[in-house]
Amino acid sequence: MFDLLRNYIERFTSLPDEDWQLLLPHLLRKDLTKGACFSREGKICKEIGFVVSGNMRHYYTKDGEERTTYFYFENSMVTDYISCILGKPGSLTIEAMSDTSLIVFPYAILKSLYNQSHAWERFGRLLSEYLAAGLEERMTGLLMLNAEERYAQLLNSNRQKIIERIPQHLIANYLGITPVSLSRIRKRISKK
Amino acid sequence: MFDLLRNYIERFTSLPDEDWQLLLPHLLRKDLTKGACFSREGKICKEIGFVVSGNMRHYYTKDGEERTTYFYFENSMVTDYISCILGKPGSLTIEAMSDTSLIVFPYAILKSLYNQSHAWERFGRLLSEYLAAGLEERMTGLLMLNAEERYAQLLNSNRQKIIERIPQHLIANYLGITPVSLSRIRKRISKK
DNA sequence: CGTTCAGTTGACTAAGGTCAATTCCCGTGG
DNA sequence: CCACGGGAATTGACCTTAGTCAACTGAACG
Repeated sequence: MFDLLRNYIERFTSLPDEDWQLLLPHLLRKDLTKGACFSREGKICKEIGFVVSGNMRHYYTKDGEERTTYFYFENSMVTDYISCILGKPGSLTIEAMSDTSLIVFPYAILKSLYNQSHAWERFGRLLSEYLAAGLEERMTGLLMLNAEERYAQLLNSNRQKIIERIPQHLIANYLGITPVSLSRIRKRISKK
Repeated sequence: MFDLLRNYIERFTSLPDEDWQLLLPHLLRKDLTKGACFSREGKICKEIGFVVSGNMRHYYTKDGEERTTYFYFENSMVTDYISCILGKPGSLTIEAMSDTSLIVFPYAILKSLYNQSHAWERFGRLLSEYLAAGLEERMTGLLMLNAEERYAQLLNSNRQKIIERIPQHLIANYLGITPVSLSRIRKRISKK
Protein backbone atom coordinates (compact mmCIF):
# COMPACT_ATOMS: atom_id res chain seq x y z
CA MET A 1 0.00 0.00 0.00
CA PHE A 2 2.88 2.33 0.79
CA ASP A 3 3.82 2.12 -2.87
CA LEU A 4 0.91 4.45 -3.62
CA LEU A 5 2.77 7.15 -1.74
CA ARG A 6 6.00 6.31 -3.47
CA ASN A 7 4.36 6.63 -6.87
CA TYR A 8 2.92 9.97 -5.84
CA ILE A 9 6.32 11.26 -4.79
CA GLU A 10 7.92 10.03 -7.98
CA ARG A 11 5.51 12.21 -9.93
CA PHE A 12 7.47 15.15 -8.51
CA THR A 13 10.98 13.76 -8.81
CA SER A 14 12.58 10.38 -9.17
CA LEU A 15 13.56 8.90 -5.85
CA PRO A 16 16.38 6.33 -5.64
CA ASP A 17 15.43 3.27 -3.66
CA GLU A 18 17.92 4.08 -0.90
CA ASP A 19 16.16 7.40 -0.32
CA TRP A 20 12.78 5.73 -0.18
CA GLN A 21 14.15 3.30 2.39
CA LEU A 22 14.94 6.25 4.64
CA LEU A 23 11.27 7.13 4.89
CA LEU A 24 9.70 3.69 4.78
CA PRO A 25 10.25 2.67 8.44
CA HIS A 26 8.42 5.82 9.59
CA LEU A 27 5.24 5.27 7.65
CA LEU A 28 2.08 4.36 9.51
CA ARG A 29 -1.41 3.67 8.50
CA LYS A 30 -4.09 5.83 10.05
CA ASP A 31 -7.85 5.61 9.72
CA LEU A 32 -10.21 8.48 10.39
CA THR A 33 -13.94 8.14 10.74
CA LYS A 34 -16.24 10.62 9.08
CA GLY A 35 -16.04 13.99 10.81
CA ALA A 36 -12.71 13.31 12.55
CA CYS A 37 -9.97 15.91 12.21
CA PHE A 38 -6.47 15.40 10.90
CA SER A 39 -5.34 18.83 12.08
CA ARG A 40 -7.03 21.58 14.04
CA GLU A 41 -6.94 25.35 14.13
CA GLY A 42 -4.72 26.49 16.98
CA LYS A 43 -2.65 23.29 17.05
CA ILE A 44 0.77 22.85 15.53
CA CYS A 45 0.48 20.35 12.71
CA LYS A 46 3.28 17.81 12.97
CA GLU A 47 2.21 15.16 10.53
CA ILE A 48 2.05 14.68 6.82
CA GLY A 49 -0.67 12.48 5.46
CA PHE A 50 -1.41 10.78 2.18
CA VAL A 51 -5.01 9.89 1.33
CA VAL A 52 -5.40 6.25 0.33
CA SER A 53 -9.18 6.34 0.26
CA GLY A 54 -11.95 8.69 1.30
CA ASN A 55 -12.04 12.44 1.09
CA MET A 56 -11.32 15.41 3.29
CA ARG A 57 -11.60 19.16 3.29
CA HIS A 58 -9.81 21.94 5.06
CA TYR A 59 -11.34 25.17 6.28
CA TYR A 60 -10.62 28.34 8.21
CA THR A 61 -13.07 29.67 10.76
CA LYS A 62 -14.18 33.22 11.46
CA ASP A 63 -16.77 34.03 14.10
CA GLY A 64 -17.67 30.34 14.12
CA GLU A 65 -18.20 30.26 10.35
CA GLU A 66 -16.26 27.91 8.16
CA ARG A 67 -14.51 28.80 4.94
CA THR A 68 -13.50 25.76 2.99
CA THR A 69 -10.53 26.30 0.72
CA TYR A 70 -9.49 22.82 -0.29
CA PHE A 71 -10.81 19.32 -0.87
CA TYR A 72 -8.59 16.25 -0.72
CA PHE A 73 -9.37 13.07 -2.59
CA GLU A 74 -7.62 9.72 -2.75
CA ASN A 75 -4.05 9.81 -3.95
CA SER A 76 -3.06 13.24 -2.66
CA MET A 77 -1.04 14.60 0.21
CA VAL A 78 -2.75 16.31 3.08
CA THR A 79 -1.30 18.51 5.81
CA ASP A 80 -1.37 22.02 7.20
CA TYR A 81 1.87 22.70 5.40
CA ILE A 82 2.12 26.30 6.57
CA SER A 83 1.85 25.22 10.18
CA CYS A 84 4.50 22.53 9.60
CA ILE A 85 6.88 24.92 7.87
CA LEU A 86 6.56 27.71 10.38
CA GLY A 87 6.24 25.39 13.38
CA LYS A 88 3.39 27.59 14.56
CA PRO A 89 -0.23 26.82 15.45
CA GLY A 90 -2.21 26.51 12.25
CA SER A 91 -5.27 28.53 11.33
CA LEU A 92 -6.65 25.60 9.41
CA THR A 93 -8.82 22.61 10.34
CA ILE A 94 -8.60 19.47 8.21
CA GLU A 95 -11.57 17.17 8.51
CA ALA A 96 -12.50 13.79 7.05
CA MET A 97 -15.70 14.10 5.03
CA SER A 98 -16.10 10.32 4.92
CA ASP A 99 -14.30 7.42 6.55
CA THR A 100 -10.78 7.91 5.32
CA SER A 101 -7.58 5.85 5.22
CA LEU A 102 -4.27 7.63 5.33
CA ILE A 103 -0.60 6.89 5.31
CA VAL A 104 1.09 9.25 7.77
CA PHE A 105 4.59 10.20 8.85
CA PRO A 106 6.00 12.97 11.04
CA TYR A 107 6.99 16.25 9.43
CA ALA A 108 10.13 16.11 11.58
CA ILE A 109 11.19 13.03 9.62
CA LEU A 110 10.74 14.82 6.32
CA LYS A 111 12.82 17.66 7.68
CA SER A 112 15.61 15.31 8.66
CA LEU A 113 15.44 13.71 5.21
CA TYR A 114 16.11 17.16 3.76
CA ASN A 115 19.45 17.07 5.58
CA GLN A 116 20.23 13.51 4.64
CA SER A 117 19.56 13.59 0.95
CA HIS A 118 19.52 15.98 -1.95
CA ALA A 119 16.70 14.01 -3.56
CA TRP A 120 14.41 14.62 -0.59
CA GLU A 121 15.36 18.27 -0.50
CA ARG A 122 14.39 18.45 -4.13
CA PHE A 123 11.07 16.84 -3.38
CA GLY A 124 10.53 19.46 -0.67
CA ARG A 125 11.29 22.24 -3.12
CA LEU A 126 8.95 20.89 -5.75
CA LEU A 127 6.19 20.29 -3.26
CA SER A 128 6.48 23.87 -1.99
CA GLU A 129 6.51 25.22 -5.52
CA TYR A 130 3.42 23.21 -6.33
CA LEU A 131 1.73 24.52 -3.21
CA ALA A 132 2.70 28.11 -4.00
CA ALA A 133 1.36 27.82 -7.55
CA GLY A 134 -1.93 26.49 -6.21
CA LEU A 135 -2.23 29.25 -3.63
CA GLU A 136 -1.48 31.90 -6.21
CA GLU A 137 -4.19 30.61 -8.50
CA ARG A 138 -6.63 30.53 -5.62
CA MET A 139 -5.73 34.06 -4.55
CA THR A 140 -6.06 35.55 -8.02
CA GLY A 141 -9.46 33.87 -8.36
CA LEU A 142 -10.65 35.55 -5.19
CA LEU A 143 -9.10 38.86 -6.16
CA MET A 144 -10.10 39.11 -9.78
CA LEU A 145 -13.36 37.25 -10.20
CA ASN A 146 -16.84 37.71 -8.81
CA ALA A 147 -18.88 34.81 -7.46
CA GLU A 148 -20.42 33.86 -10.79
CA GLU A 149 -17.08 33.95 -12.57
CA ARG A 150 -15.48 31.81 -9.86
CA TYR A 151 -18.21 29.21 -10.30
CA ALA A 152 -17.77 29.24 -14.05
CA GLN A 153 -14.02 28.87 -13.58
CA LEU A 154 -14.59 25.85 -11.35
CA LEU A 155 -16.88 24.25 -13.93
CA ASN A 156 -14.28 24.75 -16.65
CA SER A 157 -11.34 23.61 -14.57
CA ASN A 158 -9.97 20.12 -14.16
CA ARG A 159 -11.48 19.83 -10.70
CA GLN A 160 -14.21 17.43 -11.85
CA LYS A 161 -14.14 15.54 -8.59
CA ILE A 162 -15.27 18.59 -6.69
CA ILE A 163 -18.27 19.14 -8.93
CA GLU A 164 -19.21 15.49 -8.96
CA ARG A 165 -18.60 14.48 -5.38
CA ILE A 166 -19.04 17.54 -3.18
CA PRO A 167 -22.50 18.68 -2.04
CA GLN A 168 -23.61 22.06 -3.30
CA HIS A 169 -23.52 23.90 0.01
CA LEU A 170 -19.85 23.00 0.45
CA ILE A 171 -19.08 24.07 -3.10
CA ALA A 172 -20.68 27.41 -2.23
CA ASN A 173 -18.50 27.60 0.84
CA TYR A 174 -15.47 26.78 -1.27
CA LEU A 175 -16.38 29.60 -3.65
CA GLY A 176 -16.63 31.98 -0.72
CA ILE A 177 -20.39 32.52 -1.00
CA THR A 178 -23.56 31.29 0.72
CA PRO A 179 -25.55 28.29 -0.54
CA VAL A 180 -28.38 30.75 -1.25
CA SER A 181 -26.19 32.77 -3.59
CA LEU A 182 -24.90 29.71 -5.40
CA SER A 183 -28.43 28.54 -5.98
CA ARG A 184 -29.27 31.89 -7.58
CA ILE A 185 -26.13 31.84 -9.70
CA ARG A 186 -27.02 28.39 -11.01
CA LYS A 187 -30.50 29.60 -11.85
CA ARG A 188 -29.13 32.61 -13.70
CA ILE A 189 -26.70 30.44 -15.69
CA SER A 190 -29.37 27.89 -16.60
CA LYS A 191 -31.51 30.64 -18.12
CA LYS A 192 -28.81 31.40 -20.67
CA MET B 1 27.44 45.37 -4.19
CA PHE B 2 26.69 41.74 -5.00
CA ASP B 3 27.34 40.98 -1.34
CA LEU B 4 23.93 42.47 -0.57
CA LEU B 5 22.37 39.58 -2.43
CA ARG B 6 24.64 37.09 -0.74
CA ASN B 7 23.63 38.39 2.67
CA TYR B 8 20.00 38.12 1.68
CA ILE B 9 20.43 34.51 0.60
CA GLU B 10 22.30 33.66 3.77
CA ARG B 11 19.27 34.77 5.76
CA PHE B 12 17.55 31.68 4.35
CA THR B 13 20.40 29.20 4.60
CA SER B 14 24.15 29.34 4.94
CA LEU B 15 25.88 29.17 1.59
CA PRO B 16 29.46 27.88 1.34
CA ASP B 17 31.72 30.14 -0.65
CA GLU B 18 32.12 27.59 -3.41
CA ASP B 19 28.37 27.60 -3.96
CA TRP B 20 28.26 31.38 -4.07
CA GLN B 21 31.02 31.31 -6.67
CA LEU B 22 28.77 29.24 -8.92
CA LEU B 23 26.27 32.08 -9.13
CA LEU B 24 28.58 35.09 -9.03
CA PRO B 25 29.71 35.10 -12.70
CA HIS B 26 26.08 35.24 -13.81
CA LEU B 27 25.10 38.32 -11.85
CA LEU B 28 24.41 41.53 -13.69
CA ARG B 29 23.44 44.97 -12.65
CA LYS B 30 20.26 46.34 -14.17
CA ASP B 31 18.71 49.78 -13.81
CA LEU B 32 15.07 50.54 -14.43
CA THR B 33 13.64 54.01 -14.77
CA LYS B 34 10.41 54.90 -13.07
CA GLY B 35 7.48 53.16 -14.78
CA ALA B 36 9.62 50.53 -16.54
CA CYS B 37 8.59 46.90 -16.22
CA PHE B 38 10.67 44.04 -14.94
CA SER B 39 8.15 41.44 -16.10
CA ARG B 40 4.92 41.66 -18.03
CA GLU B 41 1.60 39.87 -18.08
CA GLY B 42 1.59 37.37 -20.94
CA LYS B 43 5.39 37.02 -21.07
CA ILE B 44 7.37 34.19 -19.57
CA CYS B 45 9.49 35.57 -16.78
CA LYS B 46 13.03 34.27 -17.08
CA GLU B 47 14.91 36.44 -14.63
CA ILE B 48 15.29 36.77 -10.92
CA GLY B 49 16.00 40.22 -9.55
CA PHE B 50 17.19 41.65 -6.27
CA VAL B 51 16.32 45.22 -5.42
CA VAL B 52 19.37 47.25 -4.43
CA SER B 53 17.53 50.58 -4.33
CA GLY B 54 14.16 51.93 -5.34
CA ASN B 55 10.80 50.28 -5.09
CA MET B 56 8.48 48.28 -7.29
CA ARG B 57 5.04 46.80 -7.26
CA HIS B 58 3.39 43.93 -9.02
CA TYR B 59 -0.19 43.80 -10.20
CA TYR B 60 -2.68 41.69 -12.10
CA THR B 61 -5.03 43.26 -14.63
CA LYS B 62 -8.69 42.62 -15.27
CA ASP B 63 -10.65 44.55 -17.88
CA GLY B 64 -7.81 47.05 -17.93
CA GLU B 65 -7.93 47.54 -14.17
CA GLU B 66 -4.92 46.91 -12.02
CA ARG B 67 -4.89 44.91 -8.80
CA THR B 68 -1.69 45.42 -6.88
CA THR B 69 -0.77 42.53 -4.64
CA TYR B 70 2.81 43.22 -3.67
CA PHE B 71 5.31 46.01 -3.10
CA TYR B 72 9.05 45.45 -3.30
CA PHE B 73 11.54 47.63 -1.45
CA GLU B 74 15.33 47.62 -1.32
CA ASN B 75 16.89 44.39 -0.14
CA SER B 76 14.30 41.96 -1.41
CA MET B 77 14.00 39.54 -4.29
CA VAL B 78 11.66 40.26 -7.13
CA THR B 79 10.37 37.98 -9.87
CA ASP B 80 7.22 36.42 -11.23
CA TYR B 81 8.14 33.22 -9.47
CA ILE B 82 5.05 31.35 -10.59
CA SER B 83 5.85 32.10 -14.23
CA CYS B 84 9.46 31.00 -13.68
CA ILE B 85 8.47 27.76 -11.95
CA LEU B 86 5.82 26.78 -14.44
CA GLY B 87 7.69 28.15 -17.46
CA LYS B 88 4.41 29.66 -18.59
CA PRO B 89 3.41 33.22 -19.46
CA GLY B 90 2.79 35.12 -16.24
CA SER B 91 -0.40 36.88 -15.27
CA LEU B 92 1.59 39.46 -13.38
CA THR B 93 3.21 42.77 -14.30
CA ILE B 94 6.10 44.02 -12.20
CA GLU B 95 6.77 47.73 -12.49
CA ALA B 96 9.35 50.11 -11.05
CA MET B 97 7.60 52.80 -9.00
CA SER B 98 10.76 54.89 -8.91
CA ASP B 99 14.15 54.67 -10.57
CA THR B 100 15.38 51.29 -9.37
CA SER B 101 18.68 49.40 -9.31
CA LEU B 102 18.62 45.65 -9.44
CA ILE B 103 20.98 42.73 -9.45
CA VAL B 104 19.65 40.16 -11.90
CA PHE B 105 20.41 36.62 -13.00
CA PRO B 106 18.59 34.11 -15.20
CA TYR B 107 16.18 31.69 -13.57
CA ALA B 108 17.72 28.99 -15.76
CA ILE B 109 20.96 29.46 -13.82
CA LEU B 110 19.20 29.00 -10.51
CA LYS B 111 17.63 25.86 -11.87
CA SER B 112 21.00 24.49 -12.90
CA LEU B 113 22.37 25.35 -9.46
CA TYR B 114 19.65 23.14 -8.01
CA ASN B 115 21.25 20.24 -9.84
CA GLN B 116 24.78 21.19 -8.93
CA SER B 117 24.44 21.73 -5.24
CA HIS B 118 22.35 20.63 -2.32
CA ALA B 119 22.78 24.05 -0.68
CA TRP B 120 21.16 25.80 -3.63
CA GLU B 121 18.38 23.26 -3.70
CA ARG B 122 17.78 24.02 -0.06
CA PHE B 123 17.65 27.72 -0.80
CA GLY B 124 15.07 27.01 -3.48
CA ARG B 125 12.99 25.03 -1.03
CA LEU B 126 13.12 27.70 1.63
CA LEU B 127 12.34 30.45 -0.85
CA SER B 128 9.30 28.54 -2.10
CA GLU B 129 8.16 27.86 1.43
CA TYR B 130 8.51 31.53 2.27
CA LEU B 131 6.53 32.46 -0.83
CA ALA B 132 3.81 29.93 -0.03
CA ALA B 133 3.49 31.21 3.53
CA GLY B 134 3.14 34.77 2.23
CA LEU B 135 0.53 33.77 -0.33
CA GLU B 136 -1.44 31.87 2.25
CA GLU B 137 -1.54 34.86 4.56
CA ARG B 138 -2.64 37.08 1.72
CA MET B 139 -5.35 34.66 0.66
CA THR B 140 -6.78 34.22 4.13
CA GLY B 141 -6.87 38.00 4.52
CA LEU B 142 -8.96 38.30 1.36
CA LEU B 143 -11.15 35.40 2.33
CA MET B 144 -11.80 36.14 5.97
CA LEU B 145 -11.64 39.89 6.43
CA ASN B 146 -13.68 42.79 5.10
CA ALA B 147 -12.08 45.94 3.75
CA GLU B 148 -11.87 47.73 7.08
CA GLU B 149 -10.37 44.71 8.81
CA ARG B 150 -7.80 44.31 6.06
CA TYR B 151 -6.76 47.91 6.47
CA ALA B 152 -6.51 47.49 10.25
CA GLN B 153 -4.45 44.34 9.70
CA LEU B 154 -2.08 46.26 7.47
CA LEU B 155 -1.69 49.01 10.06
CA ASN B 156 -0.88 46.47 12.76
CA SER B 157 1.46 44.39 10.62
CA ASN B 158 5.16 44.81 10.17
CA ARG B 159 4.68 46.30 6.73
CA GLN B 160 5.54 49.83 7.88
CA LYS B 161 7.22 50.66 4.61
CA ILE B 162 3.96 50.25 2.75
CA ILE B 163 2.12 52.64 5.03
CA GLU B 164 4.92 55.18 5.01
CA ARG B 165 6.04 55.13 1.44
CA ILE B 166 3.11 54.11 -0.73
CA PRO B 167 0.47 56.66 -1.83
CA GLN B 168 -3.01 56.06 -0.53
CA HIS B 169 -4.66 55.16 -3.82
CA LEU B 170 -2.17 52.33 -4.31
CA ILE B 171 -2.70 51.12 -0.76
CA ALA B 172 -6.42 51.01 -1.57
CA ASN B 173 -5.62 48.99 -4.67
CA TYR B 174 -3.45 46.65 -2.58
CA LEU B 175 -6.35 46.15 -0.17
CA GLY B 176 -8.63 45.30 -3.08
CA ILE B 177 -10.84 48.37 -2.75
CA THR B 178 -11.22 51.77 -4.44
CA PRO B 179 -9.49 54.92 -3.19
CA VAL B 180 -12.96 56.27 -2.42
CA SER B 181 -13.70 53.38 -0.10
CA LEU B 182 -10.36 53.64 1.68
CA SER B 183 -10.95 57.31 2.28
CA ARG B 184 -14.28 56.51 3.92
CA ILE B 185 -12.76 53.73 6.01
CA ARG B 186 -10.10 56.11 7.29
CA LYS B 187 -12.75 58.62 8.19
CA ARG B 188 -14.75 55.99 10.06
CA ILE B 189 -11.68 54.87 11.99
CA SER B 190 -10.64 58.40 12.90
CA LYS B 191 -14.03 59.01 14.48
CA LYS B 192 -13.42 56.23 16.98
C1' DC C 1 -46.14 8.67 7.00
C1' DG C 2 -43.25 12.17 9.71
C1' DT C 3 -38.43 13.86 10.26
C1' DT C 4 -34.50 15.80 8.55
C1' DC C 5 -31.52 18.11 5.73
C1' DA C 6 -30.28 20.14 1.10
C1' DG C 7 -31.78 23.28 -2.06
C1' DT C 8 -34.87 27.07 -3.88
C1' DT C 9 -37.23 31.39 -3.74
C1' DG C 10 -38.74 36.10 -2.18
C1' DA C 11 -38.16 40.38 0.51
C1' DC C 12 -35.04 43.11 2.63
C1' DT C 13 -30.17 44.74 4.12
C1' DA C 14 -25.26 45.88 4.05
C1' DA C 15 -20.76 46.55 1.98
C1' DG C 16 -18.51 48.48 -1.30
C1' DG C 17 -18.45 50.48 -6.16
C1' DT C 18 -19.51 54.31 -9.52
C1' DC C 19 -19.92 58.91 -10.88
C1' DA C 20 -19.43 63.62 -10.24
C1' DA C 21 -18.38 67.74 -7.67
C1' DT C 22 -15.24 69.79 -4.53
C1' DT C 23 -11.13 70.51 -1.86
C1' DC C 24 -6.36 69.98 -0.85
C1' DC C 25 -1.54 70.00 -1.90
C1' DC C 26 2.33 71.10 -4.42
C1' DG C 27 5.19 72.48 -8.13
C1' DT C 28 5.95 75.75 -11.85
C1' DG C 29 5.91 79.93 -14.47
C1' DG C 30 4.74 84.85 -14.74
C1' DC D 1 4.87 86.65 -4.28
C1' DC D 2 0.89 85.10 -6.52
C1' DA D 3 -1.83 82.54 -9.94
C1' DC D 4 -2.62 78.53 -12.11
C1' DG D 5 -2.70 73.53 -13.29
C1' DG D 6 -2.84 68.77 -12.14
C1' DG D 7 -3.09 64.88 -9.47
C1' DA D 8 -4.60 62.97 -4.83
C1' DA D 9 -8.02 62.81 -1.52
C1' DT D 10 -12.63 63.75 0.19
C1' DT D 11 -17.57 63.88 0.09
C1' DG D 12 -22.45 63.13 -1.45
C1' DA D 13 -25.96 60.59 -4.19
C1' DC D 14 -27.06 56.54 -6.13
C1' DC D 15 -26.31 51.51 -7.77
C1' DT D 16 -24.79 46.54 -7.70
C1' DT D 17 -23.49 42.38 -5.56
C1' DA D 18 -23.96 39.22 -2.32
C1' DG D 19 -25.66 38.29 2.50
C1' DT D 20 -29.58 37.55 5.84
C1' DC D 21 -33.82 35.77 7.25
C1' DA D 22 -37.68 33.21 6.58
C1' DA D 23 -40.87 30.38 4.12
C1' DC D 24 -41.32 26.59 1.18
C1' DT D 25 -40.17 22.29 -1.73
C1' DG D 26 -38.39 17.92 -2.37
C1' DA D 27 -35.88 13.77 -1.75
C1' DA D 28 -34.02 10.19 1.52
C1' DC D 29 -34.77 7.32 5.25
C1' DG D 30 -36.41 5.22 9.31
